[in-house]
Amino acid sequence: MSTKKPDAKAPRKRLSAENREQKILEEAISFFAEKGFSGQTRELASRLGISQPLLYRYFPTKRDLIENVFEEVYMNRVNPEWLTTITDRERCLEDRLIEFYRSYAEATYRYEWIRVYMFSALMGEELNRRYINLVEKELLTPICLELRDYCGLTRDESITQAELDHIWVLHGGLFYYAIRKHIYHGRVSEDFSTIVSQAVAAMLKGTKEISKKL
Amino acid sequence: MSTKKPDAKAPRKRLSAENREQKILEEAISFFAEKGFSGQTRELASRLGISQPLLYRYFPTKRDLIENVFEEVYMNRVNPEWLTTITDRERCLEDRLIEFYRSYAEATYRYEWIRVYMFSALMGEELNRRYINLVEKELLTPICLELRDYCGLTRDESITQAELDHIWVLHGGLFYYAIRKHIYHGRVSEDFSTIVSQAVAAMLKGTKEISKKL
DNA sequence: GGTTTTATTTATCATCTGATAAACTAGGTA
DNA sequence: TACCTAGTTTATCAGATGATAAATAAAACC
Repeated sequence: MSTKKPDAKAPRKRLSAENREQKILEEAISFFAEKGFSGQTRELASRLGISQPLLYRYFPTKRDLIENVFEEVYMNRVNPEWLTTITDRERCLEDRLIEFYRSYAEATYRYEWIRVYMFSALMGEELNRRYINLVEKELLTPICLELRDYCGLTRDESITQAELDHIWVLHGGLFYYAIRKHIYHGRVSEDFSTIVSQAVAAMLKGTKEISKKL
Repeated sequence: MSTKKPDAKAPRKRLSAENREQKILEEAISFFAEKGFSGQTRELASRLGISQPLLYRYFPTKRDLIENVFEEVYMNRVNPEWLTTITDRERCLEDRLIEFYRSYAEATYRYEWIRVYMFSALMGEELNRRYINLVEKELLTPICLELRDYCGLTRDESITQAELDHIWVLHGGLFYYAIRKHIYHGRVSEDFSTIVSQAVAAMLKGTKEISKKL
């Protein structure tokens, strides 16, 4: 079933360097997402229907290939529109957050992304920590500021770690949906939109409620 | 720095089979938690200050050792008191959930546990899925039932996936704290207790609020 | 059509890695 | 003290694995 030759004679195809590199990278993402980065070059080559040394023509080392996978997965993942959505005070915060999380999920809650992300995090990759800092600075801190406004607070101090941690519970809770789906392979409802609406609505109303006491 | 002999002559120690096996298992948990299960037996042995073949006297194969790590980490982790706490209607639900999550976190939000858990999940280990099912059945479903009561709903139908998914957002959101701490190595506030109180309080009040509309 | 270019393969290396067998020795026992 | 048991090490194997060099052949060029 998975033999390289559907026919006795494999009509060996040649691709341009550019196309081949592209194909290798694509398959590498899918392969490493499934197997982790200790997956072997021979198996990757076999999936591509090419010989193992050919990989080394396009990527000098395995680590090199892996770093290209990281780049492909991590880069261009922070959509500048998200900040616009979050901070648009013409709309109510609930709608903004719902729209943001639906869009964020569409961009990142994918099998390849989630798994490469988690594998790289477990490896202690620097890129992962940079991404976390980016999320905290560019997305969660703005959300915290909007949340203060929503709760009627008018502090001038900068956002505290405690405030960030509170919004991380929502952020992580939604992200956990993707973990359950793509890493645990557990039962999840297909209707993620509704999960977002309810989680966001509950968080906002609940947070406003408890902020009265402070 | 990492030479096996602090002195020229290593005063080779002998332990009873029982003690040695125990030591190996302990170090294996710590080692695999850090490196993942593709970590090599030679390095593990080196950390233990023993020769690599000695591992095989106590654990016939590497897979065998790994399965013992799983067992040690996954087993006896579901405290029957948790269900008691959750379902004790003498107390208000907020207090119950706060107590439960503090206790749950103490038992599972540990470096070794979190990382072994995530590595095994990424490997697609059966044990992981069984654990998830256990959590859903023994903890989250009861919480959902209490939540219905809290919101003044008196349905008789069994808990829906949507209800589970809603409580998974809280559960996962809190778990994500441990992921941020032990996998991302990100900044987290040390005061997890407060995070729990606020997240639980906000979830309850918010959920009650939105349940009115349904 | 013949020549050049370059994508691709075959053959192979050096090292790593899980695992085995035999030799060794610390500590208990007669 | 001599012996025996069993915990431990040394030596080693076989297959896996990242990587390299030379050979091959499909496409491009003149």
